Amino acid sequence: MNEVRWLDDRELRAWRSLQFMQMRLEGELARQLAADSGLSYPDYLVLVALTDRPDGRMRLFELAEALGWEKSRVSHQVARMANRELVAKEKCDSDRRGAFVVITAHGRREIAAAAPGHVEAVRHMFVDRLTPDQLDTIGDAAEVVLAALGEPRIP
Amino acid sequence: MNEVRWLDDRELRAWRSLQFMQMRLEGELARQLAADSGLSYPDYLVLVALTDRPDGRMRLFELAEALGWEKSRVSHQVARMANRELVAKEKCDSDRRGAFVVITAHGRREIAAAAPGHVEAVRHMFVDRLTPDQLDTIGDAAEVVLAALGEPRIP
DNA sequence: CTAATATAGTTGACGCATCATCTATTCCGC
DNA sequence: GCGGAATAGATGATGCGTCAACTATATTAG
Repeated sequence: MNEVRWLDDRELRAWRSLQFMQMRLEGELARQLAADSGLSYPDYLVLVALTDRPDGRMRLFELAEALGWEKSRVSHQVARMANRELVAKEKCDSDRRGAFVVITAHGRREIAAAAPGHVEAVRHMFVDRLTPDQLDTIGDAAEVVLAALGEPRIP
Repeated sequence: MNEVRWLDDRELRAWRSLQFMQMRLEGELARQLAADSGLSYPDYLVLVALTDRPDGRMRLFELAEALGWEKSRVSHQVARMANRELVAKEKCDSDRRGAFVVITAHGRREIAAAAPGHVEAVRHMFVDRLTPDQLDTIGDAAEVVLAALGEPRIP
């Protein structure tokens, strides 16, 4: 049984400040969305994914993959959104286990109204605060970490 | 009313990959903690904050400040943890509105058992994947963003 | 073809996080 | 001192997210 390699100052600062930043950003974005529209942040992400498709329609498992969510989370979220008529569910003929989610006209109006304010907030709080080099380093680092997460443990 | 300045590729990649990474990391860390101990990630953070104090005791509002949580979140979390005897609540004599949270012996055993595995996971998934330069850039960027969040809107 | 297995999605329970609201106490200006 | 404002914390409702268990359909091995 080995010694624990605790984090040094540099490591701790990077880790803690990143965690803290992320918590604050998500909180502010959620608050801004709730104030300026009737959408939660998860609602927003689902509608963005759907509007990326020409027909505004996706299978639930595609949505799960696109957002990196668990299937059960998608199911619950879509059910809540369907109750509010932001999306509709449709049966799938080619695979009778499956279902489609389709954005409704109401959903399109909501996302169109919410998007500018959201992007502005992301700019104001995050993107415009950093240099292009910082943005690239962050993109690189995140992709490295994500690639490593795909690997099995014990490399 | 101005045009919306949408995000370009660099900005979108940094923002999306960071969001995605954070979601995956938090999920994995929570899963690892739940598997290797009886603690949730919020439990863990509270116990870490308490063990930073020599007497393992904090006012609720201090905990809120240290963790960047809302007071109501702290109140709910501490109540759940007190039910499980990870912490205890004590009245405060000098300010009769207030209360202390104190880590219990059981809480100390749990955090001592959970910490090595958690740190190991943070290393394996995040810290050890990045160069010192990347860690510094991330630390700098996060601090810039956090400082900006403190400012009032409309700069 | 059939049996085992894998995949798509649902459901209920539970912990987590926020909001709005509430009580109790302390602080501060006058 | 006193009255209003700020602060500490609790509480209930609601949406969010995970897990475990479940149904139903599709795929694949033999």
